[in-house]
Amino acid sequence: MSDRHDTRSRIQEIALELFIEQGYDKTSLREIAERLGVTKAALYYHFPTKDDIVNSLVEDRIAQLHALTEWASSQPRTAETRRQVIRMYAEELHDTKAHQVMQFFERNQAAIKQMDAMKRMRNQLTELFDTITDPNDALTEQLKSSLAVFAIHASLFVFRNRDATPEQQREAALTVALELIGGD
Amino acid sequence: MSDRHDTRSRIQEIALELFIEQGYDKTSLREIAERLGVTKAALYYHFPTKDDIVNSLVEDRIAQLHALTEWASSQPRTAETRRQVIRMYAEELHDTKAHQVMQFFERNQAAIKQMDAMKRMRNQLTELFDTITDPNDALTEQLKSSLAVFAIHASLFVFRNRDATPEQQREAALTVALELIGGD
DNA sequence: GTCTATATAAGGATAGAC
DNA sequence: GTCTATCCTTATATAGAC
Repeated sequence: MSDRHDTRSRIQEIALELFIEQGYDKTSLREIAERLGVTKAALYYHFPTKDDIVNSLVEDRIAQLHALTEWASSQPRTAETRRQVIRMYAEELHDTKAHQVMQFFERNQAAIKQMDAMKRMRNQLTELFDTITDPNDALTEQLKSSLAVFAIHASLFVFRNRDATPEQQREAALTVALELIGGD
Repeated sequence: MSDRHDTRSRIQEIALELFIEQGYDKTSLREIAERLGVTKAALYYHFPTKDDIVNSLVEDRIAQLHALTEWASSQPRTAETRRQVIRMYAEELHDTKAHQVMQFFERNQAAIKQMDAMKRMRNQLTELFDTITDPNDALTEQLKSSLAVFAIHASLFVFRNRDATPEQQREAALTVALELIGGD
């Protein structure tokens, strides 16, 4: 297990934060280096290019989604399996890092469209979606399955300025998501 | 009524397209000018800064959302009003330009976060949301109201690679949205 | 593993002629 | 309304010392 505060990890942390707040393109390596207290050149020891920082960020999340997809595929295609996938997906998003990575993707779609990391993330999400949707279902049912996942994400920004606690928000999101996925 | 193909309008068209495909920051004024067949300097006659292109793009859409919000506010706060707002919102998104502008916002959230256009769009969307949600409702109901709007947007990318026609997709999205807004 | 120094390119923006 | 020419700033990335 590597030290969580070695330089490489801290570059990832700082970069992710800035990419979310200011956007990928507006965040320069100089700025990342400054926050870290090193020079630009030091970054290049850890990452060959700026894009590689993104690639490294996405690795864990892709692997996590891949594992969830594999599990779903190994289960019988029942309503209960779909419900379980939603529960696990929501559970994973409690983790700050996973949550941040998804936010990064949401907010920088156009900026990273051409990058390899984006293609891989897209493919992985499509695969996961395919485990909880049935091509033979009505379009409305297919859309609802996708919205179930959106519901989990949406809870993160829909409830701004509300006095509900994060736990209540998550619970509401999960309730709605399970309702959308159907099969109760 | 101004000529739809004067230079100013064409700058807006080309810029919007490129901003969606490559991202706001990765699209240079040189590139826009080249596609248009003029020089960079010519653009500065029509728009003082790059940001102003975005501002101009957003004007129409903000006004449209503002009008919808005003209408909603003038109606009784009933379920039928909410349903009608969703229908009108969906109807507006059939228009290519409105659709493109929303796509631009979705894909460039981080890139334009600090810009005035983003703040105004956010505020306007919040105001509209407030007309179809009730703070006294359960969190789940509030979330569903928001998801109703998402459903309209989602239909644009959820149904990739399906053999449903755009009309069928729109119809399915509207059905789901109306279901989510409730009050039937 | 981090530094200084620098190469190289591209960006947004302006001045002033036509 | 569009051009040429140019300014100024910043960016990614590299070379080579320590």
